[in-house]
Amino acid sequence: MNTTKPKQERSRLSKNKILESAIEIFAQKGPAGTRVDEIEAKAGVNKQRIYAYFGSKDNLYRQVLLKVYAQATENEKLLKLSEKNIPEMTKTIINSFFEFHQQNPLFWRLLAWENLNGGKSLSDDDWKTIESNYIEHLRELYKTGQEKGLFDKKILFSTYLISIFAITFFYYSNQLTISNLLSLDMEKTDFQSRFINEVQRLFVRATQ
Amino acid sequence: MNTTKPKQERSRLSKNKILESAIEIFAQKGPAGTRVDEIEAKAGVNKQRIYAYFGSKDNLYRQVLLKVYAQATENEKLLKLSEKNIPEMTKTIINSFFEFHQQNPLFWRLLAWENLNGGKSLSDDDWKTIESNYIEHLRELYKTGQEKGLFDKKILFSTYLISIFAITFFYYSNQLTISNLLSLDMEKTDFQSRFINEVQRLFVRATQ
DNA sequence: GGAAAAAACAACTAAATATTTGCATTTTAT
DNA sequence: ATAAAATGCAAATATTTAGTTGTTTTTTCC
Repeated sequence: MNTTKPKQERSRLSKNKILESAIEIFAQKGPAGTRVDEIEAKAGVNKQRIYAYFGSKDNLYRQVLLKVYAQATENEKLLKLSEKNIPEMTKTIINSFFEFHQQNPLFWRLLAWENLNGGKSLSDDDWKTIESNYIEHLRELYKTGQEKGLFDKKILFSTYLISIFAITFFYYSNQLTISNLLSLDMEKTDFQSRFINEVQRLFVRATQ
Repeated sequence: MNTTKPKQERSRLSKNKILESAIEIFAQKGPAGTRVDEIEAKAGVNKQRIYAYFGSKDNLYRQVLLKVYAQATENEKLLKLSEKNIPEMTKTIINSFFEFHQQNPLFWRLLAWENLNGGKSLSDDDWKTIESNYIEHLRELYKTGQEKGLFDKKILFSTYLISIFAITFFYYSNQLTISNLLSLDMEKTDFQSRFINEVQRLFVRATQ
């Protein structure tokens, strides 16, 4: 694999096209199901380029995860929240997560593949480079909220956050099976917005 | 593939050993990652038997899903709930789901693979054979609870149930990535029992 | 315009893997 | 005990697929 700095802008573009195509295909088919030839076709480059820039299919997958995780751990809107927003912060978080999944429909898939893979695709060092900008900020706000009596003191921040993660993630990740099981259409925006509202209501009442 | 009734009990046993082994390996590696040779080795039968009894790897996977889904949609404890149990039913459901995942650690994996696969492994007819015994029962109880003023009338049963499904499923399915992200050990029974308690508290307060 | 870099083309290698086949052996039901 | 059924054994086939290689063409930048 070529690790030296590229001398031409063009190579950066090709590398990027490969990575973008890889994100889509890995998300769709998973690491085991993905064919390098398919990435080649989608990226419109020669297979040789993939090996020149990424070395192996495994490393390409790793780069895909690093890129997508990095995107997911940024969140302008949540970072902007301040003490005065504590009363409505639960609603804001829930909205923000639903919105994120809507705008990044591949995210839950990549995360799901990775959990199934036992997380072996990323090293400990890789994980260290993935640091969430917003989580510690929310933790502080939650703590302040608890001190002010706005949040239930008996519910840990981690319980609170994991639960919201869970519901927003699951709504997309298990839509197919749940729709079948409960005979309803979770894709409908009607259903979805009602669901979001009720989840907000549920959490607001539960934690205050 | 041989579809006629077996003439000897032995064949039923072999078929079962294959299916049980297949459940574990498909859950672990997923449909694309599973090797027929590995099932052969684990079941301790000849590969020929797999093709004789199941025809193809794809159909074997289908049979795995049908069996596991059928197991999951039975729940004695929840079916036994009656009107007088409505006040504590939320706690019972949450406990029951956590317990199920603990006792069936492969379940979330098979479900996750299947959602990622777009559910294409099962036909509509297959889905018709999978009917949940307990869901309609819970729906009735929830409705009665709402009428009696024990549950929030503004929260749909589907929202309530999906949310509980979500949290219990996610706790296991995303344990790895969340533990890394929030720097905590979700496998510890201490953490887990505290989490369960707080989720119960959260839902009880939220819905009543 | 020309050298260096980037990329395409196209065929190839090597390994993995689903599926098949023919035959020998063991087990079971009657 | 014996024929039928079930299974084991072992090799073969055919396909898929990650990764490679040598050569030619195109693009970029000075």
